[in-house]
Order: sequence, then structure tokens, then C-alpha cells
Amino acid sequence: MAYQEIAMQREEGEELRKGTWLEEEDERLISFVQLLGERRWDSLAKASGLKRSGKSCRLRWLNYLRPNLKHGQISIEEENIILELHERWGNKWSKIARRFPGRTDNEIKNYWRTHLRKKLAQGQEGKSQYELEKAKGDFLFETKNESSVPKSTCESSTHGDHGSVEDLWGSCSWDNSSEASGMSSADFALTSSPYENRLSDWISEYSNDIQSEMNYQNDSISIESASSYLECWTAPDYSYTWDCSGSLWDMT
DNA sequence: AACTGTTGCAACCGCAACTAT
DNA sequence: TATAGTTGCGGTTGCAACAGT
Repeated sequence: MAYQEIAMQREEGEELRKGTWLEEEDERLISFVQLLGERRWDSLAKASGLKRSGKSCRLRWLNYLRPNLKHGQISIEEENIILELHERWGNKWSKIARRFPGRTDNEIKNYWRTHLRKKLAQGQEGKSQYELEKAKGDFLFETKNESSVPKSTCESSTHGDHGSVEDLWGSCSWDNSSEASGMSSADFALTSSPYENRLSDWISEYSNDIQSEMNYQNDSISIESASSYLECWTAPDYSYTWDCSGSLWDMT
């Protein structure tokens, strides 16, 4: 059945439901996602007869109904990684969440706000206003409004050092290779569009792959060597290293 | 038991970027 | 090329559950 055709099943101008989802709504959404796939959420919402917006359906699916989601408590290990990644990337929740299979950005964001921010704040007595703001997770966005926090301070605090999260993120240092080209991981890390995040992730995953391969060939290979290995990424012509024919949105 | 304040989390909103026509 | 539609993200809100009085 064509989308246009089945979309007619919901009446025009009908008031949309908001708030908590009912069990039958969940069941209906699941069956229609299985039928139509995880795309065209507006059409899917109409076709299903659910009095919900496509946006609401998408959110419900991604945050609650999607298979392989972990709903359990966040472990100490996960908590430590969240702290480190937040220190590095700021409030890039979707980016952080991609490091936790089965966890959603919403879940991690909520966990940060309700548990970690409070925990950090408890250890912040006697620190500067800037450090307190940073602990609250708001400091990155204040720079947009020309806050009192100097940009350079902000940048160095978010990605200036290399903590133990490198184990997770990959050992290749972008900072080493970026000087000549004027391009660094930070250029990606501080952006927010899905496209840029996707690119950023691809690069970090690519770095991991290269490092793994190098480790396989030579256990003691240096970061500098790895950086030069990555030079292709800073070359003006990206077509040498990246086949752009596929969709960036294809996460599979 | 009844009321009030706090907490945790699901869901919504606005916006930016991408895609389709 | 223009524009409408769709998707993804981060910030915020609303409300149920719980704790304290």
C-alpha cells in the first residue's frame, strides 16, 4: 500500500495525543514499525491510526520500544565512562550514547542531570564560578552568548588532554596531526549537526580501526606514526579516503 | 492519613541540517 | 534552485512516585 494511500486513514485536522503512551499504542507502533521500517515517521504515524505525531512515534520507538535496549541501572563502569566522555565532549549526548550499545541519549542525559551533576557539584565547594558552571554541564553553551568564560579556556578544558577515555575512543591523537591542516577532532567534537556527528564518529572509529591494525603489525607503534597514517584525512580531496556514495544517515 | 517538597524519567519543543520533489 | 517535508539533537517540562513532616 502506498504511503499516500494509507496516510488517509487518519482524518485531517484530528487532534494529536500527547503525554504518556498506552500499552496498546506501543503495540500498534511496534507492529507498524515492523511493517514499514524505521523511517517516514509522519507517514507511519498516520498510517498506524495512532493519534500521535511522527516525531512522538520516533521518540517512543528510539527511547523505549527499540529492540536490544538496556533498561537496567547504569553501572559504575558506565558512569565513569560517561564522566570522562562528558569531560571531553560536553553535552553531546547522542555522541556519548553511541558508545553505550543499548543506551539512549535521553537516558544518559537524564542520568547525568540527576546523578552525576549532583555528585560532581558535591565535590566542587571552594572552586571557581567557571568550574562550577562546567560541572553543571552548561559551560559550552554559554560561549554562544559571549559569557565571561574565555573561549580558549573552554576549548582546552574540553579536549586539551588525553585521559583514560582514550582506551575507549582510540589511541590516535588528532591534536598531533591537525596543526598543519588547521583541522582537528575538536572541529567535529564541538559541532552538533547529525551530519557532523556522524562524520566525527566515523573518523574516531576509523582511528580505532587503524590503531588496531597497527597494533597487530607492531605492538609498540608510536602515536606520531599513527598520526601520519591519518594524514589522508586532512588532505583537501576527501574522495581518496571516503566513498560518499552511501548515505551518512545509514547507521547500519 | 494528609499534605508538601523533591526526585527521576518520559516526553515535548524548537531549531538546524538533510532529503525529496 | 527553491521549498516543503523529514530527521536528529539538546534543552526543558510535566507528572508520577517517593520521602519528609
